[in-house]
Amino acid sequence: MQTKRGRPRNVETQSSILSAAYELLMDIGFGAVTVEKIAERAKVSKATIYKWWPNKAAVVMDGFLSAAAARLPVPDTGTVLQDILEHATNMARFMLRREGTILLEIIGEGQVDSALAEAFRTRYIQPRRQEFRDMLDRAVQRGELEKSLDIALLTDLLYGPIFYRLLVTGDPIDEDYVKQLVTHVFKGMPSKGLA
Amino acid sequence: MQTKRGRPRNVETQSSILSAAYELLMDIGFGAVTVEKIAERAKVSKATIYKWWPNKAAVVMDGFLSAAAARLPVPDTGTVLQDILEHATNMARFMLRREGTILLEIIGEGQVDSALAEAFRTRYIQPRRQEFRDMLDRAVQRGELEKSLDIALLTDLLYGPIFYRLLVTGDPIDEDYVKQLVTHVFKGMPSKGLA
Amino acid sequence: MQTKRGRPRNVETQSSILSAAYELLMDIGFGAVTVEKIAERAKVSKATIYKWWPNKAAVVMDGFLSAAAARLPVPDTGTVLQDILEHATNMARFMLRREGTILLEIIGEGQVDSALAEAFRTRYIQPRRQEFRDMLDRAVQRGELEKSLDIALLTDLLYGPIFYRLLVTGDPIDEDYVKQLVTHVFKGMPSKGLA
Amino acid sequence: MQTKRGRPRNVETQSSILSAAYELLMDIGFGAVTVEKIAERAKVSKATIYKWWPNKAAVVMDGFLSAAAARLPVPDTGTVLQDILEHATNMARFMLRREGTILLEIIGEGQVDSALAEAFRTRYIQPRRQEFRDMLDRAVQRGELEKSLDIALLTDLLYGPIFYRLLVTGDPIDEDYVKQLVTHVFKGMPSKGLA
DNA sequence: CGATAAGCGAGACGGTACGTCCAGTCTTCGA
DNA sequence: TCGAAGACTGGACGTACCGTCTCGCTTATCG
Repeated sequence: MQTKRGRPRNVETQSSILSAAYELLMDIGFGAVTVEKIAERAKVSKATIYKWWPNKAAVVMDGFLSAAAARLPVPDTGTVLQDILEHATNMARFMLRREGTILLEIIGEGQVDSALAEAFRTRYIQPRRQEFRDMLDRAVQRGELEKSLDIALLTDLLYGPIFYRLLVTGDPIDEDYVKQLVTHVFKGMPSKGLA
Repeated sequence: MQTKRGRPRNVETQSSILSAAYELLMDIGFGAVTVEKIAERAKVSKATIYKWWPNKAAVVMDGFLSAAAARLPVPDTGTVLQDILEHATNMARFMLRREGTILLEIIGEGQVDSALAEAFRTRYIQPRRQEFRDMLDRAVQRGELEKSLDIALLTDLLYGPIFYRLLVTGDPIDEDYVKQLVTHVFKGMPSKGLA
Repeated sequence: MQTKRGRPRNVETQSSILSAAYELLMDIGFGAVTVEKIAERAKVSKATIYKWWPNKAAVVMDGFLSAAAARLPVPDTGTVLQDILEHATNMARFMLRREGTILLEIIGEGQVDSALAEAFRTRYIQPRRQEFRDMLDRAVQRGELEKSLDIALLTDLLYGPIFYRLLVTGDPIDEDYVKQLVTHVFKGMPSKGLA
Repeated sequence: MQTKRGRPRNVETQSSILSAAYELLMDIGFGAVTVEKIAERAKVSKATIYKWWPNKAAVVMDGFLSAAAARLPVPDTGTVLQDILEHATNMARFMLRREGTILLEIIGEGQVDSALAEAFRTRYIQPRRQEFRDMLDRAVQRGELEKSLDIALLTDLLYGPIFYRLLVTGDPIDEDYVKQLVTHVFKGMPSKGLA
């Protein structure tokens, strides 16, 4: 068995690249970030970046995802509807902050870079949807919701309009809109304890 | 009133630029289109392109929009629900074709180029939404739908999930999904003659 | 015999082009003058300019030459040497002013545009040299200088170093230098009345 | 002490750029040389050229100067006057060849590009003048010329008229003219052994 | 007096080069 | 063997000007 030869990898290198990417993202936006700027800020060689990531989009996305800020708290008020509303409101609020804009830019880039899109879905979108599904599942287990619900569809109906406004129409999203949305989607739903 | 002075614009110039842009878009995709390539194919000077459009994205979008193909037939089956379903199915089908991909790429670019986003909304998104609203309005006038409906919200609920899947999750969209969506959104709706 | 048909040339047009060219020349320098700017300032169409001059350099040179400022007074002190000295000093002084710089730029452009060079020689250089020759001729007639002098060579010896410094070495030219020059060139010269 | 880091400059790159520039200069003349053409001929990226030179004029001048051809042999016949005459004749001959034309074009460009002018003076003009001065200095040391001579002025008197004719009047320069010039400038000069 | 011939302004257009910017790749040295 | 420094390619970007060209209008002279 062969021992590790040569100079060992500097653990800090990776993380300094990621934070540099994240900071730049926040400072100047996705479109203006360049690999060279990341390298410079991270005090790292461009080649090193390309050694670990296939292209610019990948590092930048990684940088973004590695910043914990991208995660939302999972509400647990005891009532599904309340949980859902709070969750949706949190998300909408988040999307309107700087981080949300970045998210949208990454999604935008994903329309042209399918590898990025794929990675972003696996690493960000799916986990977020899963959190939401888990919330609903818990409600089902608590008996607040019927088992027969098409959770995927409900998720689309909740997230869909929000992202649609953000990405496509540019219409504003305020708390009222979110409330309306949640009400409309979940109101007639076969559940117990919801008037 | 002032008559047109100066050498008149050669009508073919503009249109040949637009069709060149459109053809390239179809052939090689948004990301690979180049102003230089457009100029070459349209047998036009690059400078002429930049005289009428501020940047690549603008010409390309214009080229796309000017191709009539981007328009969907407005269904008129006599029943709202049927009309809606048909419309939504048409749209979904359209979005899965080459033209739809291009549309998504333009939306993607719009996340970084706000002028583009704005223009695209005004010239494409809003008219399309208007067509849909008109359809619902006609149903209201026919007495098929109640006046009290929040049409904007309903539109979001229909379009939203479709674009969400296309732009964000990448989940497939088939006729079943569209039917489910339409059913869910419009089923419990206060209307007459809908079971 | 055919009389002039058609609309007669507007005399002001020509001259406004020339003064516009001259003003621009003074304001922004030869390199920065463009036909479009001239047209704009002269409130004239670009095509009109190209109707009367073959290219940019030609108008600009014309503009410069038509401004009377480019002419030096011919001194007449009564003594050749004094006249020469004054003339040379005047010229040196002139060349160090804005107009001189322009002159140098035109000469510079002439290295690449032989039509310009030719025109400039005929219309500016030769007349100036002629003035100088005339001055010496008058001195010959007055008996101050010998007939046998090679006037062309003397002219080269006087003008040459000055233009050489201006165009080539960039060395400064002050009154002392000019005096030295004149002294050296004309001192040992077979003349009467010169110590 | 810091060793050179990073990938070392490919020596061939620089030199192939310079020779490409020189060849083009000879083939098509200063005005027609293009950075793109240089890049193409040198099989080098345009960006590489702009990395090492600020603009077209700079590369081209460098290309010219790096071609050893621009240097004249320093004559050493034993007699000053003879040396001077030979030197001046050499120079005049050189200036009438292709290389001379290029030199004039560079000087011309220098009228508008002062950085170029400055560089050209430092790297070409001054060294050439120094060679001439050295020649005269040697003559002074040999006792052929008096120490009191104003060498700078003499240089101007010799070079000046030649460049004046080349750059300004366009008058022809033949061996006779050069001989006349040398004779006139150096004839009455306080020297020993010159009739 | 109407036809005919310029003169001219406005401005579209082709063409060509400019200089800049970035993504990626590659090469060498030092740790 | 890792990684920093940094040279280099390739290719698009958007800009600037040149010179040419078409219009339509105006101003004259000629038949």
